[in-house]
Amino acid sequence: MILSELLKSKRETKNLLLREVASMIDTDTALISKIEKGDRKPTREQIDKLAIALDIEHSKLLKLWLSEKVYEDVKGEDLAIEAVKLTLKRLKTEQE
Amino acid sequence: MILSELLKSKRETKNLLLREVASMIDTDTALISKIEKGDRKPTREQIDKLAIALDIEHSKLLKLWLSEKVYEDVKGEDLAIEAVKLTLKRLKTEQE
DNA sequence: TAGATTTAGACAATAATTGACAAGAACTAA
DNA sequence: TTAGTTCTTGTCAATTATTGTCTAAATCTA
Repeated sequence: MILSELLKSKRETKNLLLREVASMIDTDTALISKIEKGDRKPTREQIDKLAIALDIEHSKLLKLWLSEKVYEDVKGEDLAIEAVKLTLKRLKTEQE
Repeated sequence: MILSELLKSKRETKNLLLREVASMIDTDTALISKIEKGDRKPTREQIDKLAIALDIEHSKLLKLWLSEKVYEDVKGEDLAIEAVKLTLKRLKTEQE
């Protein structure tokens, strides 16, 4: 599940209007709409607030958000998978 | 091996001066110096030119470059590894 | 249709990145 | 040492990307 889809489905499950979520995030409906359509990426602060507003596990949302940042960096590249694997190796190494 | 290190060691192996590499990349020595110290990230175009100038396999350099972009996105995050793994899964899935 | 919700477009404000310059630091050779 | 060369650092304007907000149009609902 993609971030935007999760946000939209969660909002609908909770029967919230864009305007209600927007006010909790301190922005307007247009921005929330765009986020739900994937036209805009939420900022990290917005992720924090969205997790609360929509009652989503924060780490789940943050992971999705980070993952999509990564995805945007490499999508369409022939070397995408290899590059990501390399990063993973690096992260694992420095974890020790 | 990190991108900046590779670039510097390759240049030294080939006994090139910063000014020589700089001219091949169409920039000045300051920028090359910063790139070799990791203070600046090369642009994609610069990666292309650096591969030629330093006689490095282009895909190797590009992979490192992409990998470091990814790394910058997630470094320091508790969820870094998990997020990258998730991206990898997504990339593999859409590859099919 | 009227009223509400959602979406799309545009644009200024803000932030991030880049290239370039100049001056200083480090090194080398005589 | 000193002169000449190479490398590094700091700064800053220019470019580019991102963000928030406004307005109006589209879509939905009763």
